[in-house]
Amino acid sequence: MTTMKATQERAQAKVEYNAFLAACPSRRLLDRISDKWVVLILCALGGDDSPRQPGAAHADAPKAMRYSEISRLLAGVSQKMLTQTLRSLERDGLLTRTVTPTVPVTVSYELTDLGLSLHHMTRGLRSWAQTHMAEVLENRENYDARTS
Amino acid sequence: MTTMKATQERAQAKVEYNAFLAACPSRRLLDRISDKWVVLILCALGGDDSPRQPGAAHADAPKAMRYSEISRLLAGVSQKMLTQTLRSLERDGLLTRTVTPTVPVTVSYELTDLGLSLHHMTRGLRSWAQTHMAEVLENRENYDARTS
DNA sequence: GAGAGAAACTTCCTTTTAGGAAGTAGACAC
DNA sequence: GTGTCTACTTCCTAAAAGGAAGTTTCTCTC
Repeated sequence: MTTMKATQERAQAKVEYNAFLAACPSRRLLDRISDKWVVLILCALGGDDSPRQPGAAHADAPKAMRYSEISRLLAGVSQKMLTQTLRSLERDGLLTRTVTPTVPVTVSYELTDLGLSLHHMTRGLRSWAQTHMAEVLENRENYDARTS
Repeated sequence: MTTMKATQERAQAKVEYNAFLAACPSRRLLDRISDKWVVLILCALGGDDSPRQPGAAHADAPKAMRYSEISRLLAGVSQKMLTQTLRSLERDGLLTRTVTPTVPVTVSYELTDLGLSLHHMTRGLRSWAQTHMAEVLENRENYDARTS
């Protein structure tokens, strides 16, 4: 009972915010992009999985990949999540899904121009992670040592 | 029983991958970065919350913010998640947490240089979202119309 | 001096989400 | 006709997120 007013204000703010959120799709789109499987799939389809020097000029091959190829490359992903994420990316127009009726059906995925433009951003994230990883790990150790 | 071998291979691959994953912190770091609250907090502390023209030269003010300010700005976040995310960002050395023993204790958060460098990347994501939002929404509508 | 109030958290409980394992289709190879 | 392949779907359990209330320590009011 002590924080009645504060709680009420918080609830009020939430209602206002929810309305704002519903009206602000860019926030929601940002939520969708900030998903680890989305970023990893974009990296995979963008075509650089081996650690490469950032800044080096290399072709951004928007290579098409099969379902099983992606699955193998991002081996940590469950089939369910992979399918789910690929579908939502297709829905958003970031990649195309092509079914070839071969012996066992073949499905290939390829980045669209839109997907490729996003890939450029996520590739920045990726190279940031590679560049600053050591620093972050050191910070973590220091922090843990301080607080243990 | 039909997919015994395939399942075994998958399990095998998973074991190998998990070892790889444990040994490859950049993948894990990428997972951490690809978190919606991380991105939003970085945007907040970077100091541009109003929609601004991307590309316009404006100061990247790494302004310090209080807990309650951030909470208000990202009103959708629960207090628990905010505290949790801020702690982990502090642990990673992306921001500093300063406690000032005023009347009710005041805690302020500020991006470090490392955090600021990541902020530049996430700001790119943000502006991408704002730029291409309309296109994505259109794609979604088309997709839903096609598959309904 | 009893009570309210404020900031920044915790704690507890519920709901949503992700992950893992197994099942499905349909054509072919043996 | 049993096994195998790809690209899924379904089901169930485990982990994470969300919401609401409680906690602490001080100070100001009446």
